[in-house]
Amino acid sequence: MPSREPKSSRPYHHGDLPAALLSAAEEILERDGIQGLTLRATARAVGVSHAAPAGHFGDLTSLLSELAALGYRRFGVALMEAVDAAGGNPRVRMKAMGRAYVGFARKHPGLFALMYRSERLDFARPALRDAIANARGALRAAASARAPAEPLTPLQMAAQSTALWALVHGFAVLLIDGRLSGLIASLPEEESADTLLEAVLATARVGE
Amino acid sequence: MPSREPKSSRPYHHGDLPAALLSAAEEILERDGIQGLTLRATARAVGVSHAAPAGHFGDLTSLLSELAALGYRRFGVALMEAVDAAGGNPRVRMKAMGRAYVGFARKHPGLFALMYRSERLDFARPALRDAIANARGALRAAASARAPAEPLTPLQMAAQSTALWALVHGFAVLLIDGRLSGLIASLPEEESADTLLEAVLATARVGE
DNA sequence: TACCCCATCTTACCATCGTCAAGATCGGTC
DNA sequence: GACCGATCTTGACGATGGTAAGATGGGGTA
Repeated sequence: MPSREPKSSRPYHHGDLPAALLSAAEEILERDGIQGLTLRATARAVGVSHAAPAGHFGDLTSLLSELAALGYRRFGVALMEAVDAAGGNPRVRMKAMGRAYVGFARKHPGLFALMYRSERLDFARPALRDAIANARGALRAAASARAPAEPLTPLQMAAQSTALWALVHGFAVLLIDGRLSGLIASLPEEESADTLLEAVLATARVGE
Repeated sequence: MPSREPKSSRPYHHGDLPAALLSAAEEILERDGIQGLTLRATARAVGVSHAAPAGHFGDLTSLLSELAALGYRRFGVALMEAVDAAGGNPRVRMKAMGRAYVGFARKHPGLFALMYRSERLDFARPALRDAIANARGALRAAASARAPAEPLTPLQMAAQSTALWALVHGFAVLLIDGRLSGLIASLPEEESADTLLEAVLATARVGE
C-alpha cells in the first residue's frame, strides 16, 4: 500500500515544505502586503523552485485560502479566549470581543485583509469553511446576551448581532486602512485608536 | 488601412480617450471585478493599443485612482442628496445616510470595493484627495446632530460619528462580500437585506 | 493654402507572474 | 540492491504592467 504519511512525518528534501511555505507566505504578506504575496516570491523565500508550491497547493488561490484558514483559526481562538475571560456580563463580553476583533486586525493587518478578500479565496476548501464557521461561532458566543425583558423577534435578534459585527468590523477595516488616522490625530493629546475604540464600543446598545 | 469599425469610426486620434477609458474601466470593474480590470483589457474594450492608456494615465494605479475618484464624487453626491432630502431630524438624517451608503455599495459593488482598496490607489492624486474629502464632508453632515442636553467631549463626539461610519461601512462591506447571505437566508420569509439594514440602523444610538 | 510641430497612438520589447508538462532526484519498501 | 512513487526542478507558454522608439495626423502658423 502507498505510504501516505502526511506532513507530521519525516521531512523530505527540504523539510515540511507546506508549513514552510505558509510561514513564509505570512511573513511576505505582513511585510509587502497582498500585492507582494506571489507564488514565486514564496518559493524564493523558502529556497525552492518556483513550481514547487504547486505540488502541495494546487494554485495561488489554494495557498491564499489555506493561509486565510490559518488566520481564521487564530482569529477564532483569540475571540473565544477574550470572550471567555470576560465573564458572564453580556456587555463586558461584547466589549472584550470588540477589543479582540480590532486587536487581531491591528496585529495582523495583512492576514486580516486577506481573510476578507473574497475574490482571492476558495470557500469550497474544507479547511477555510471550517475555520470560518468556527470563528463565526466565537462571534455568536460574544453577541449572545440573555433574553431581555421583552422578547425579540428573529429579525431583531439578527440585527443585534449583525450590528455588533458590522460595528467592530467596520472600525477594524477603516482603522487598518488608515481611514481614521486623520480623525485620531485631531483628538486631544492622550487619545489614541484604543481610546477611540473604547468610546465607540460604549455607544453600542448590545447587552443593555 | 482596412480597419473595421464595429460601432463608430476609429480615427488615429480617439478624441476623448481618457473618458472612454474610464467608462470602459468601470464597465469591466462591475462585470469582472477588480481582478479583471487590467490596463490591457481596458485598452481592448476601447479599441486602442495596450500602451495607449499610459499616455493619459501614467500607470495602472493612476487609472484606478481616477476611477475611484469618480466613484467618490458620485458617492458624495448620493450621500448629500439623501441627507438633504431627509429634513432636519438628526435621527432621520442618520438613517437616510445609512441607506444611501449601503445602497451605493450594493449598486456599484466593484466601484465601492475599489474605493476602499487602498493599496491599489494613489492618495497623492489631487482628484482622489478632493473627492474623498468631499464625500467625508457629506458623512459629517449626516452625523452632525444638535448639541445634546449634556455637552460631549471631543472624544465622545468623534466616537459618535466614527461609530455611525463603522456601522454602515461594516454592514456594506459584509453585505456585498456575501458574509451576511447565510444570516439573511435564515430570516423569516419576507425579510431581506433592506429590512435587516433598517433593523441594524434602529440599534444605532446616534441622534437620540 | 501649404507646411510643420508635437501630442497622440502604435509597435516592439522586457521582466514578472501563474500554470502546465516533462524530467530529475531521492526516500521507503520489497 | 533495485524498483516505485512522491517530491522537486527545469523549461516553456500566455498574460500582465511598464518603457522606448517610431508612426500618424490634427491644428496652429506662415
